[in-house]
This record gives sequence, structure tokens and C-alpha cells, in this order.
Amino acid sequence: MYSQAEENYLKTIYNLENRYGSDVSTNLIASKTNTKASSVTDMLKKLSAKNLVQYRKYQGVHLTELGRKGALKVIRKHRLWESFLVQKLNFKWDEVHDIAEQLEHVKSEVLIDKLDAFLKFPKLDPHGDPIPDAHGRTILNKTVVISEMKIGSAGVFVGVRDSSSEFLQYLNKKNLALGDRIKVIDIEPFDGSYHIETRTHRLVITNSVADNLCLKNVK
Amino acid sequence: MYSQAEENYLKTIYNLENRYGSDVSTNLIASKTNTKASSVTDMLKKLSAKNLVQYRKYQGVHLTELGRKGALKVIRKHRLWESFLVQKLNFKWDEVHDIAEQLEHVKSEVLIDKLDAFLKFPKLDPHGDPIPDAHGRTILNKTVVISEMKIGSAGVFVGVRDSSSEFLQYLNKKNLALGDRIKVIDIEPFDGSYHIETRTHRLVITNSVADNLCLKNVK
DNA sequence: TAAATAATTTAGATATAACTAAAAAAATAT
DNA sequence: ATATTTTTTTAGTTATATCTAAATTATTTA
Repeated sequence: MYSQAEENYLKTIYNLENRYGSDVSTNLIASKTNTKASSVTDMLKKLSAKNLVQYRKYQGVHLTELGRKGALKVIRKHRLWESFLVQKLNFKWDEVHDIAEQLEHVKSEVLIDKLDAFLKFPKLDPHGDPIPDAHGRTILNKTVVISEMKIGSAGVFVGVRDSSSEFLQYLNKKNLALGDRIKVIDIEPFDGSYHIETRTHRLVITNSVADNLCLKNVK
Repeated sequence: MYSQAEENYLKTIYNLENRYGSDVSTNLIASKTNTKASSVTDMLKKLSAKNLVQYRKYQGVHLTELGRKGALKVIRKHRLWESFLVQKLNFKWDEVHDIAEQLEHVKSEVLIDKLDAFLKFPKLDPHGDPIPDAHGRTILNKTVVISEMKIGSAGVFVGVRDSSSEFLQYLNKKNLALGDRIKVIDIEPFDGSYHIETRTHRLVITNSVADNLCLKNVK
């Protein structure tokens, strides 16, 4: 089995590969994990020795098949625990991330499969992210982030890229919730901010917020 | 907050104080935690510096009020998670100990209080141990272990002192379950073994087994 | 293309929580 | 009361995962 630190790196590298393409840089990992680049280098060597990543000095890393499987197991656990916390314990979607970060490291295959069954095999977590099944498979969940949309296009808000409580509380404050229909009204060329509209209100969001809102059925 | 290692020591010292009286010895802690006496000494110094235990060289330790509170929190978490695993996820009573040992270290007061509510504030865990409430209070649970009973006396089997899967699987094999009425038929003076009887069968148990079965309403 | 800048790695240090082996203190036996 | 045994502590070591500072490699700019 892998240590907590190793599991966290696997998960982080998996997510960064998906977002920025493979061959993830040392600095990118360091910034996402709030550590220093030198610490990341140390860990990459260790993961490489265990055949979890392909690592070449100064060239970044990507997960091996073994590493991908390990990452998917951690992500499965994280998302199932988040689902449990919201569905069964009545937590809000902005309260579960940090607790799930701890629960995801509990070691027991049976536990997570029983939890999955208890929750009736959910396909998506409270933030709209697909939950890998026991074989690591997820449903297709093709979404477009607002920052990739054109003026006049619209879609249904179905997921976030950042599920930190800070970001989710910002969305709560702005009255944006999963399921809302969102339309791009205008894009400000000067600062890249987006004017968007829901059924109930209009607002302006920065590019970095637009980067983190995932929409479905965009037309 | 306390580290996992610190929490484990608090829990162990609490349990040993209850079983063998206060001022727990270094060696006793070492044997219960599968560590070496020298490691225990190191940790006792650390706990002492944090005011969690009263420690005098060569004289053993006991918990301070702060330490007792910490221990009760860990025990509360352990027992609530065990209850969750059995009641909600359909684990058997002999399968939950090791998983709960991990879950008990998840840090979140809200989580454990919500879990408590979800389980409808259980008073006893699957092994018959009382669950401390949010204030550290437990119900009175006066029991007698078989090794303290006289020939001819009987009672209801309501708890175990050892909740390791090994011991519980032994009980399963011998068809002994919580709720059974058990009567002491004879005590063998030679080896201290007990001849006991339930409604359905008779059997012989060693003194060390008799030491771990807790009975209620013993007459 | 050489210089400047940025990214990455190496070297050496720190904290935690374990360990072994040896020394010291306490308990037991003669 | 002294010797022996047992228990406990000290001293020094190890592994994990982090850090800072310095060195090295890669990238960008002039």
C-alpha cells in the first residue's frame, strides 16, 4: 500500500494531467500541494522507483498505468466519502472537501465498496465530478468551462474544477448552484471578465472564476 | 490537535488505567501497542510536556484531566465509527476494529457529531462498550467478567474486553454472541479453566478467554 | 548566441516516531 | 544486605516527508 503523501501526489498528478496535459512540471505540483519544488523532486524520485510515474530530470512527470490505477482509487474514495457526507450526514457541498481529504486515506477495499453500495452506486459526487467504479471506470461527463465559451452561448452548470470551500462559498454568495442554466452575455476584452446571466440574475465573473465552472449541453 | 500516535497513546493509557488501575507502566503500554519500552518512554515525555499525562521516571503514568478528555474523544470516535460500520454498512462485529482504528483519527468535531445524530445517538457500540457523548459522558455499564464469577452464578453476555477480530472470530466459532445467557458450571483448579453453559450448549474456556467476557445481571 | 532569468535538482538540515544496545534504577531473591 | 533479575531510561540510529540554500539545467531575452 501507498503512504498518505504518495496517495496525495498520485491524485494531484492525475488531476494536473487532465487539466494541463501530460508531463506535469515540478513547480506546478509544488504549487497545488503547497510544498516546495525540492520536496516534489524528492517524492517524484520515490514514485518513480515504485513505478508509479515516468520521471525524467527537468522534464516533468506523468503517471504510469500502475500510478493511474492508484490515483483512481484515491479519487474514488474521495468522491464517495464526499457523497456520503452530503447525502447522509447533511453537510453542504462547500463543507466536505477537507474532511474527504482525510477519509480518502483510510485503507480498506471492502469499506469503500460497501460505502458505494450503501450510497446506491452514485455516478457523480456533490461537485459534479464522476465517481470511478470499483474497476476505475467513470461515466462520460463532457463539459465545457465558461472561459472556453463564446458570447451568446449557454449551458447547464453541472460541475466545478475547484471544490475548495473558499470557491464554493463564493458561488453560494453569488447564488450560483449546480443545475442553473447560464448564458454568456458578454466578454470584456480589457480584463477577460465574463458577463453571465442565469434565469434569476446577471453578474460579472473574473476569468479565473470562469475557468472553474463546468457546463453541459453548451450551444 | 494531537497526532495519530499521540491519540493512540491516550486511548491505550485510558484503557489500561481502567483495567489495571492508575499509574500504568512503560512495559504494559509497550506490549499493548506492539512497540518497545524505549519508544514508549520517548512518547511519555512528549505527552507529559503537553500536559496530557502525569509522568515520573520509573513510576509509570496516568492521564491528566486534559489527557482524559482527549482519550474520551478518540474513544467516542472509534465506537461511533464501529457502530456505523455494523449498522449502516453491514459489517460483522469481528470486521470493524481495524477500520475504526483508522477512522478514529479523522479530525472534525462536526463530522463526529453529525455521525452520532445519523446513528440516532447510540449508547453502546457493537462490542457492548459505552459510547461517550459529545461531553465525554457515558451510560453506566456495570459488568462482571467471567473470571470473577463463582461456580453456579450466571448472567447475560453483554460485552467483550478484547475486540480484535481474532478473539471475536473465536467467539463466533464457539457460538457465543452478545445477549446469550451464560452460567458458570465449574472451575478447574488445575489450570483455571471455566466450564460454562448457554441455553444451547456447554463448553470449556481458558482463563484468558474468561477474562474478556463481560456479563450483566450476574447472580 | 550570449546573458539573464526561471525552473529544477542537489546537499544538508529538521521533526516525528519508531528502533537497538547499553546504562541505570527498581524489584526480587538469596 | 547484597546479588541477581527485571524494568526503565538514555544514547545513538533509521525512515518518512518536509524544509532552506546553493548549484545546476533550461528557457527567455537582448
